[in-house]
Amino acid sequence: MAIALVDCESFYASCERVFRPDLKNIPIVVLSNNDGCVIARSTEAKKMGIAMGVPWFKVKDSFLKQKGKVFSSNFTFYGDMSARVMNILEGFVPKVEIYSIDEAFLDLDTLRQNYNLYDFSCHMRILVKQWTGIPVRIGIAPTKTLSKIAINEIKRINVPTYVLQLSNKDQIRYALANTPVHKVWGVGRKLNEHLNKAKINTALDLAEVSPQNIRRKFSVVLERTVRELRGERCLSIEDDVSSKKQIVVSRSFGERVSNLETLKPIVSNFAVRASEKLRKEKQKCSKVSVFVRTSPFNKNKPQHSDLKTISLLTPTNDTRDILTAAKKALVPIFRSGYDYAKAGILLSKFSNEDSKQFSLFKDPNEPKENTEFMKYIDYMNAFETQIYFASQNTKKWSPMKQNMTSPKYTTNWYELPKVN
DNA sequence: TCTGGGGTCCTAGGACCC
DNA sequence: TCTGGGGTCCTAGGACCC
Repeated sequence: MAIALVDCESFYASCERVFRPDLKNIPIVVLSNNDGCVIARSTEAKKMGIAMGVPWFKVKDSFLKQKGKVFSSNFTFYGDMSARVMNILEGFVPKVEIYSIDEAFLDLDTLRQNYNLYDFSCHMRILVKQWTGIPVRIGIAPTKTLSKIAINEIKRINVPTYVLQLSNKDQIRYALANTPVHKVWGVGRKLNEHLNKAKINTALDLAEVSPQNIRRKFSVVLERTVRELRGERCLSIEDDVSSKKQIVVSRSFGERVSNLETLKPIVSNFAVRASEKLRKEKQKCSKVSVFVRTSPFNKNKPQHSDLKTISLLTPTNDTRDILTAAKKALVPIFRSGYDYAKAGILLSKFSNEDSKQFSLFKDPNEPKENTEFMKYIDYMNAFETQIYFASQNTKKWSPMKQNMTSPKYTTNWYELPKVN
């Protein structure tokens, strides 16, 4: 019984390095939208003490002074590199759960019995590196939660170890004893506080509490974690790509927005983008929510945040319906006199695109949905946006700052790497 | 001056039913 | 004066994840 967790090392930073061999051994950080926070650091940058999620302006000067290299995020590129890595893994193991852009769980039970899992994983690691340039670590253990522990151990041991297998009780016990409880998968800030109060400080402490007690004092979620730490499999590998349950498009603004007329086209852009995603998922939604908020960091300015949800009479994925609903939700939550820093749209309550639910009370003035029409628009906009809705802001997608993006090396003809 | 974006799951409590 | 009990469904919000 074994699960492997494949984890790409400093994924975004490693991607940036693939086509820039000159950046070998150079500290790299990748920033969030608006170049706001540090969201990825190379090993060298971590050693410099750059924390995950730290605001860029706080570390900028010292990082650049030490010859660090900085990038704005280039998700098109990272997404493509991720797909390449996952593809290779799927070639090795029949059952793979792509858990995030840089992590995948592999069900090693689907392999032949006589495989040596450690050697097999080393082999996989070498080929992923050779074929994509991305370094990965692999943790092998009886459950998902323990495979996460294995990855943490690889990071903690801090000698060039890339594959770690936790198979017998002693190895597992040793690893658990070395893991602080807040590093356990599923234990966040709040739970950590409560657990510490109960004198549970390491993963081993947590594993030794009876699951029934944990369920009574905390929750079923944490009970599952405890069982998983004890080697009992509670979380299975989900390799069927189940459809999404909600779609969110939201952004912080590069400059604060304080009037409704500026905000409307921005929210319209979010709505258009969210509708595209929804059609790509082959789903329809019957709830459209819009939210706005000021900056929570700006303590001396008045704060406001609100969300409004519009329920639709019939499910839709027509951009025009969603635009109408978005406007209906935005107007009542907007208040003048506030400097808004972020807004977004959230689509939910999905149903299958093919099923039709008619409403007895459908407003005859509601725009008629027209799937063919939307298909043409999607087709024409596939390569580059050419058709806009009147309420959109066509100049800029959203008022966002981003100045240090690398080329889309692998997905755009005009940005392919050049060899001189 | 400057602080990300996109998800999932669970639970408590309200509305409603008989 | 005294005003039930048991159930379902939905939603908002919290906690967590990368």
